[in-house]
Amino acid sequence: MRENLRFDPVDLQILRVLQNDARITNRDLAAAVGIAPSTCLDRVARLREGGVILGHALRVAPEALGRPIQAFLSVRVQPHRRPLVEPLVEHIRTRPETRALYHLTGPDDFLVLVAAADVADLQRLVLDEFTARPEITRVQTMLVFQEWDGGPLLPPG
Amino acid sequence: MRENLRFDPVDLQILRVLQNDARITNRDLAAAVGIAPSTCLDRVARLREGGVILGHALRVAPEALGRPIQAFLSVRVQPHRRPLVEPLVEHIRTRPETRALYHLTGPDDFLVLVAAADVADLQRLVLDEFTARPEITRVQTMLVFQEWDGGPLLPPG
DNA sequence: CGTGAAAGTCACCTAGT
DNA sequence: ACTAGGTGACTTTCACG
Repeated sequence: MRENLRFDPVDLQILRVLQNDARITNRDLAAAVGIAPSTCLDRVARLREGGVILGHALRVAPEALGRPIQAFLSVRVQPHRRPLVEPLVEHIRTRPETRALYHLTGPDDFLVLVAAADVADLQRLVLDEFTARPEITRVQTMLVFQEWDGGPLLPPG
Repeated sequence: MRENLRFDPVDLQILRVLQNDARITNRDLAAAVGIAPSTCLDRVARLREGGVILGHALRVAPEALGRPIQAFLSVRVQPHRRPLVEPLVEHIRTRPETRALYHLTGPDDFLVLVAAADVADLQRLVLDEFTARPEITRVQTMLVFQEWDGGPLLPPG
């Protein structure tokens, strides 16, 4: 990842289109941004090498997979030291329900997005995998009613 | 999206491999899960039609795009009624800093993941786009130290 | 940095078993 | 489900402005 902080209008357009549909073919992408396919391939490779494009992720529907209940768990850890935190992070990351994990500033230390099969499954997860651990002093559970994605992420200015 | 709640071990393997690398070719995917390419194409199409696979998303690095500061904003809205909430959701979703938005149960109503250029940009966002709105009664800002993805999302059991 | 053409690979469809 | 064949589209490379 180099310090690629130069983006011309073509780069921005590529990022916009690709974030809207990552499965677009290079041909169509080139046509959409108004350059030749080979040039476009080069641009995208450059964005990839530059660390701007990290990869492609599959968007799956948790409810179609039998995990219709999503929740954020706000977790407080004490004492908040490396020897305790690092195994905890690994433990949380490897739960099959965990979708994302964030280390935060604020009253609580971690925020975990989980997808559970039902409310009983969520309760089991909280009780057995979180509050049962001695270093976790508090877990606040917030159910997700609905989620939205933001628009394409672009450079500021 | 039909009620596709039957997944055999091959489906699970496909979901695992695809979530690990969504850009894999159908040939390689077929080889990885041990079936013929034509069969594999059919399986993936079925998962797509069944609403399990929603699409492909580009993974971008906010810091490489000049937005190195990420934060969660926990937002309380009062009164919490549709005529106020729906325009607010649209306003938040269309901010260029917004990466994701969640409507939650709990003391606060919304959680917003944002990516800002610097701390001053974050302050401007909070003050001008959030607390300035009369229906927002409280915004709690939590900086993101670090984030991790969970493993591949699979059916429970 | 951009283009156009050429070569190899792949997705995709259709049958047959 | 797999195999096989066939077509068109696609990625990728390269020599050249």
